[in-house]
Amino acid sequence: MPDQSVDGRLPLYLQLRDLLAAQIRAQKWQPGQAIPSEAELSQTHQMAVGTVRRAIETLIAEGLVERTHGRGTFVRKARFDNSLFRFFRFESAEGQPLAPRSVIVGRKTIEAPRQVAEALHLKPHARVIELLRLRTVDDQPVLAENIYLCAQRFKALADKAPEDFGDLLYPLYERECGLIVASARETLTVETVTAAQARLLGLKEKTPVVVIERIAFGSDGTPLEWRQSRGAASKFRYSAEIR
Amino acid sequence: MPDQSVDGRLPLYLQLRDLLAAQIRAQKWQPGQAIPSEAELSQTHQMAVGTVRRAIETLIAEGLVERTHGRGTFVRKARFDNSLFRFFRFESAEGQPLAPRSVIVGRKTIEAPRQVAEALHLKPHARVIELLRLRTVDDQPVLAENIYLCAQRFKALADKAPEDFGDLLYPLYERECGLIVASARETLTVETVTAAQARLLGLKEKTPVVVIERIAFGSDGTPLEWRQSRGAASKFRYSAEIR
DNA sequence: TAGTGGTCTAGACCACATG
DNA sequence: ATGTGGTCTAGACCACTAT
Repeated sequence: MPDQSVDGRLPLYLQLRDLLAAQIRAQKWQPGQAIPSEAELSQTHQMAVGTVRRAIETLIAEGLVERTHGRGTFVRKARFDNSLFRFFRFESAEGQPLAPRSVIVGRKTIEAPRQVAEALHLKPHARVIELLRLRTVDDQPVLAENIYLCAQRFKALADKAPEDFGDLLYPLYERECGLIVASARETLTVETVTAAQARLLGLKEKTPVVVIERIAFGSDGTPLEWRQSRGAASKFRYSAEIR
Repeated sequence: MPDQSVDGRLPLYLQLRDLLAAQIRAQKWQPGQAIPSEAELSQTHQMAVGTVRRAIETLIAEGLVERTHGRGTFVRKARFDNSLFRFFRFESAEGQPLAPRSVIVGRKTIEAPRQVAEALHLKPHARVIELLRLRTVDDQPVLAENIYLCAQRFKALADKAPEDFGDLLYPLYERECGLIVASARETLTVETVTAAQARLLGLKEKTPVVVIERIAFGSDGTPLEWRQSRGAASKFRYSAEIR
């Protein structure tokens, strides 16, 4: 009986890619665990190892697995919470990167604003948890964040004490709600800071801030979290290669 | 006699990649022209077609060539002048992208500022051409640019009438100076506009602007041009995927 | 030493683009 | 019809990691 979720008209290596991707999303192997070896997969799926290799190379390009030469092929852990900081430069005088800390400064359950409902694919009046969070480096406030989560899916967070959330939210989502953030899309813009945010960040009024708007997606592609992060534009730096 | 510029200790496919990359940089084939077919390369270099494929796939990943199924493998044309506008959103009310126009508003030959000399790998007191350029969309000024070029290499531009430069500089560099821009590195920051720039761009003083600092490299990797472009931060928008 | 991925070969056959 | 790249096979041998 042919496997569901796999299109038989596709090339073999893509069929295997889709199958493995589905199994990874279904948590058949935990992040960090090894998937079967090339030889094993070529046997169980009745295809040449070269074809298996190609499927796995595709998965690597998509960031789902990692390979190490004599060791094996492993499901990649999604751990990119700090990647936000690639847009800002926060380092000690010696150029050492500094570890950011987080404090939750507000939490309430509200009706989803239109923009949030759209981004999270929620019904117009669905309820969401709003978190206000301040991120600090070296005890200096550097980023103010507004975070929105579907109240239904994240109801474990409505009760838990915010002091126990820790510095990183994505591990918390996984621990408390069983939701794993696998990818995200960010959009950067610039605006001038509001009075409330200026107070939080210790900035003068009308200072320009960079706004990073992020939608975080689960491993099945559903939007889980919407957040806006604001930081002083003077601290902002981003580099890109083009060709 | 073994080929220079290729390391015999590397895997075969990487040796071929290096060889082809060197030949492309040396303009053995013009941009847009086809390189030899897989079969031909496998014959002339005495290796299996699978190995040739792998070399070419690497070149594709690096952006040096493009392939189309039944047609062949072609040297990629570097035509990314407009890519600067990927950081800004300039479109008509209907969402149509608008074609930018350029005006050279200043040109002089000066001693290279320290930062420019460093970026272009010039001696501390080398002379450079400084161009001031205004880019407009729909007759509205949107970007003010300071452009620096090594006076020696670009001396054809010191005399030519700036009205004849046209809207795009990189084709001009190629036509007048035989220099081809193949890649670039950009760094984005935010600052408040100076009085002179505010006048040029039609902005109020102290408006926040996004600064795009670009070093453009030739096909052999030498830095050719250094430029700073400034545009109103309110028009700035940039998106990125992360995982 | 056993098991893994990394390189390489020498084919076959298919799908696409062009004259 | 010809020539191109795209898929797939079934091996061989090498290099790295672990025990």
